[in-house]
Amino acid sequence: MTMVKRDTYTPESLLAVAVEVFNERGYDGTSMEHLSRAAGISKSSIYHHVKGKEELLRRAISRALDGLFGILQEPGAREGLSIEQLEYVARRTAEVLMEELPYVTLLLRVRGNTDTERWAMERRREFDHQVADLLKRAAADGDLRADVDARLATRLLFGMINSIVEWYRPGRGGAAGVDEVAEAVVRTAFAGLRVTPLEPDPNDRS
Amino acid sequence: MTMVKRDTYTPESLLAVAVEVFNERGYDGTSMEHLSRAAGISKSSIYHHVKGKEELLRRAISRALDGLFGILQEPGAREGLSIEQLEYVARRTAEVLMEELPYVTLLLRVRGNTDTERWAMERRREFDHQVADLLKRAAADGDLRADVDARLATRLLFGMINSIVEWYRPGRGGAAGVDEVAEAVVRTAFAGLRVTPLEPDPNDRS
DNA sequence: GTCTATATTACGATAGAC
DNA sequence: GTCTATCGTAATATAGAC
Repeated sequence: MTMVKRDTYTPESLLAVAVEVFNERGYDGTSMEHLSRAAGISKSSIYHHVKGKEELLRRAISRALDGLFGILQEPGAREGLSIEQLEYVARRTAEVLMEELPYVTLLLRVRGNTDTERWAMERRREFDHQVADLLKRAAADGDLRADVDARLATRLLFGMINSIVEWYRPGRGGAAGVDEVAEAVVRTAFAGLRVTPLEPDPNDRS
Repeated sequence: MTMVKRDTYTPESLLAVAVEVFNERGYDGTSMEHLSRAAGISKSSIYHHVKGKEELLRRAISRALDGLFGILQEPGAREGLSIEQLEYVARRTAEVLMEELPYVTLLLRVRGNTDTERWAMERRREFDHQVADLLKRAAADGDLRADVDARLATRLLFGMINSIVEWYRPGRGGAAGVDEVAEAVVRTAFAGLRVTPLEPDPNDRS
């Protein structure tokens, strides 16, 4: 059972504050002093909850990676045609990115200066490779247009999806919601990538 | 006339070294010590050429912005149909991004912690706005699909283009060159965005 | 133009009282 | 759990010799 809201920090609630600051100032640009001011407690109090700055980064990135790898375990990513699996993974990646926005944002921005950052980059590459394999299978099925390289197409697809973190902000009244953005991404990307059935494509050479 | 290659640094040649390090470690993660090691001279020698770390950032970002705003002055961005201007700007942006890769990469990653960074972000927003206006005119002409919001489409288009900096590396033997990547980007993005003549679109509601 | 040496400040992290 | 005080290190930048 969760306890009633406390006026003191847990590692989790402190993490939420820290990740916001990390994303605003950059991880390297954020000092413990910045974190303490944002959290409203002293620097040394932070060390009571976490071992240091890098632990906050590791926890945040773990959460993002769990969300992303979880997608690959879902039925929609494992059943049906490869092209359908690929579309499913693309849509779900966009959704998870928006649902876990600050955590995934941080993951996408790490540079590789510490062990934690290098671990994050490696895990992220694993995810990318698994999606690239999915795209290759869809290409082998003949369900993707043949005039754009599969490797390049993967990069452009995920470049488009990942760029959502640069502008999407939740809870904006008039702006687009998660579903609308995810739908627009899949529609925009796949109408360009997919050869059937969205386009009759009279020039099909296969 | 340019002099023969010198064994000493100019602000320009030093800039090339610094930008590489900035992109590898992040601007905030790069110390003057890192720069001095990469350049092969001492810290204090760097201060002989530039006023400080931030001047290197400002010079690099200026170069990137000059390249981008230069596109908007080219005839292809000012003549013909709006949709053609938009395609032209998209292709040229991808090209400039690859030709000036390290400088544009740095521009796309600034966070806003210093005056220079905030200036960079503002100038970048100006560029984005001018392109967004172009896209709105193309939409008003009826040359873009109506089921994706113009603002959202701009973001996805440039998200895809900007993501090139995450993986493109020049001079790789087997990999794609500037022309091939730029062509793939335009093809992928616009086959999804454009409603004519690639798709008859039987559901057109206009 | 480049160097060594150093001033000065900021940072991550700890000690120990309450 | 939070605080003040502080340690040791690494950062930006300058002084002055060669």
